[in-house]
Amino acid sequence: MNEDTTRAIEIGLNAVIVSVLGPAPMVLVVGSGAREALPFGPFDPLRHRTFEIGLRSWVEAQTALNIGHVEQLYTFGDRGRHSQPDDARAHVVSVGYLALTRQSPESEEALTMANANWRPWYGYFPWEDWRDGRPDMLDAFILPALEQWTTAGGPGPDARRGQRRKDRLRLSFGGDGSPWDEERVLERYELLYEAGLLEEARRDGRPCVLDTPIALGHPMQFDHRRILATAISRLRGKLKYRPVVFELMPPEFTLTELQGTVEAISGRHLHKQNFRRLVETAELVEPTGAASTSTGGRPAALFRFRREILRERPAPGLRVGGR
Amino acid sequence: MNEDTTRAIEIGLNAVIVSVLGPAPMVLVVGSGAREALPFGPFDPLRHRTFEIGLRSWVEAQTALNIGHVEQLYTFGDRGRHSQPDDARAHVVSVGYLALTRQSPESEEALTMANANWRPWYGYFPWEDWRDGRPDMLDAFILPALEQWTTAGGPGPDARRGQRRKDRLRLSFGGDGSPWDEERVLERYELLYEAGLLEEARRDGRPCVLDTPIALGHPMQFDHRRILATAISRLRGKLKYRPVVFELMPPEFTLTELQGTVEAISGRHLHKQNFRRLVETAELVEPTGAASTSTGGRPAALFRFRREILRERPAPGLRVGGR
DNA sequence: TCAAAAGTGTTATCCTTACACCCATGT
DNA sequence: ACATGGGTGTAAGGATAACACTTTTGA
Repeated sequence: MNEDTTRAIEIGLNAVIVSVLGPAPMVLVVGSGAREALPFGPFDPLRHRTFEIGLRSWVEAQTALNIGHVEQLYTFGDRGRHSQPDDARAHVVSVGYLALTRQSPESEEALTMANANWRPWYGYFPWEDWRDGRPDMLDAFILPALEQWTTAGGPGPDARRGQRRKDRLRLSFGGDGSPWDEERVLERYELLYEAGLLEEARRDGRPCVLDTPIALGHPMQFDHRRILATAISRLRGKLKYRPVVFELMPPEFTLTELQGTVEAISGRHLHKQNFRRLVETAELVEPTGAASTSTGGRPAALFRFRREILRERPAPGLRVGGR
Repeated sequence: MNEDTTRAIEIGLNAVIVSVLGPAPMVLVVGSGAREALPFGPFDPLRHRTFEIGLRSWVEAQTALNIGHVEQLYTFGDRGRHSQPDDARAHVVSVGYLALTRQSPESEEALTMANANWRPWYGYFPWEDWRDGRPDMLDAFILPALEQWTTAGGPGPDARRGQRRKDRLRLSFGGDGSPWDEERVLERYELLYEAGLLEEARRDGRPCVLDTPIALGHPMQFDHRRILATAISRLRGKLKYRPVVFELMPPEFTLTELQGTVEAISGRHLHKQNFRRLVETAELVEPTGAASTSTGGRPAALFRFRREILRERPAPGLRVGGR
């Protein structure tokens, strides 16, 4: 129980690097087409004392991005599931990280050199964007296919399994009294994977419930879309109790821009007045005095993040409600 | 950015195995005295497909415990800080796990064989137990020593550092308008470590602010007390949105026993009526019909966990309030 | 003057917190 | 009868969610 013999394994760091551009939350990917993957870097314990230092080191060297908030997501040691069956990297353990940043013109060249690109994250998870209401694809494709998955096998010995699937479906995708919870991105992804509705599932040799297979959203290499799902879940949750949005904002911004960024991440439309009151009573921002050159209507007052709040309040986040 | 070269490292799994006995939350440790450590097991990717399977395998084999809920805490890759300076295991990455279980007479023998023992976790964190009110040691030793730490260096160039320390102190230990947040176990531990008030800090060669050094709480080997702090933080938080308490309860229990377990973990005293209403409106339990042979007063009704709730509600936890 | 976006005041509702009191049993 | 712990009803306060309306600019 206290022995020290362990087997040699390799450690890799996967980074979900997020920024928001206008209304689109973006993630940095390398490669293109069906070969898109999250940026990946080795961890060398001799050169870097901690994972986070190692991560910052190679990310900043290769992308010229200024990484703000960084947090560990999860460590994946899976063989088999969510990876190629005969994966040469089977003994690579990957530690997933979430990093928040802002796009800067200076980093453009470095990104091109590294064959890295910003991609809207809802390209990978189109069913997660509820800003313009419930996505049509849910009722048109996803839910029917998942219903079919819960009843596959029919009555008899498979009935209990079907009931469990129905329960999981209701909890993760809502309906039947259960609400849609925007934080359950990972659970929804895993359900879709198990039902064989994702390209990753087909690739891993899993059966599909449908006669004419559909592949939802843009796929990624290895289990990277799952790591991205983990990151979105975590970020959507964290928004509510830590002021992490500001890592994605420029130094000065209007309240509408701030709301737009929160909406981009949470995938929900927010109630304007309530959002403003929330920001105000939380004392998260202060006016700079200046106003933005209006983009159409009345000019908006500019605000900046009140860093002092970090020292004043215990959990300063934006517990955004609905609509 | 997409290269595959990684350095060979070893992976170990550290388990924080928790149970509650009467009013005492317990953690399983191996060794004794200043050499106490968390149970540790190697991860062999050839034998086990995932970390969790590997963990369950060696824990159940060696302790004969039935492990219920298991969750990954954090992956530590640190060299230096929080570990021996010339640590022979410098290239061991340890993945921390939290596991919940109940003590069973059958596992006693296996535990003895493995030199493992249940220890009350507040022995390692005496300042975290607020069930009988604010612990005296906070005002008697801890806060004065930490105040001194914030002013060490006096005015001048060290003043800004002192201000940052003051802010961290207020946020993690409360006071000055900030409340005590029982979930900030890890932050408090790290502050005490940095101030040199823990045996682990002395061992790592860190200076102490006090002339007569004090060492708070019982120490552990390596950075294991830090991992335990992570586990307590996580568990105290999780209690509020997932019905994990029941993993620590026998199949039938009284509401007072349930409250006692929640109090043991959260380290707070709870308001009886409100706790009961909370449990009732959350529909987390159902009466068995039987009553316990009273331990003094009126016999208490026995309840069991309503497993169905897992399928009914999205986030069935006990969002316990104060007092 | 009209479109477009900024910005505000007020109310209904629920959830949290706290109060104080009654009940059933063993000694 | 009384000590001990089990069990309950109800009201005050605060946070949340929703309502509709006014203001300032550019075209």
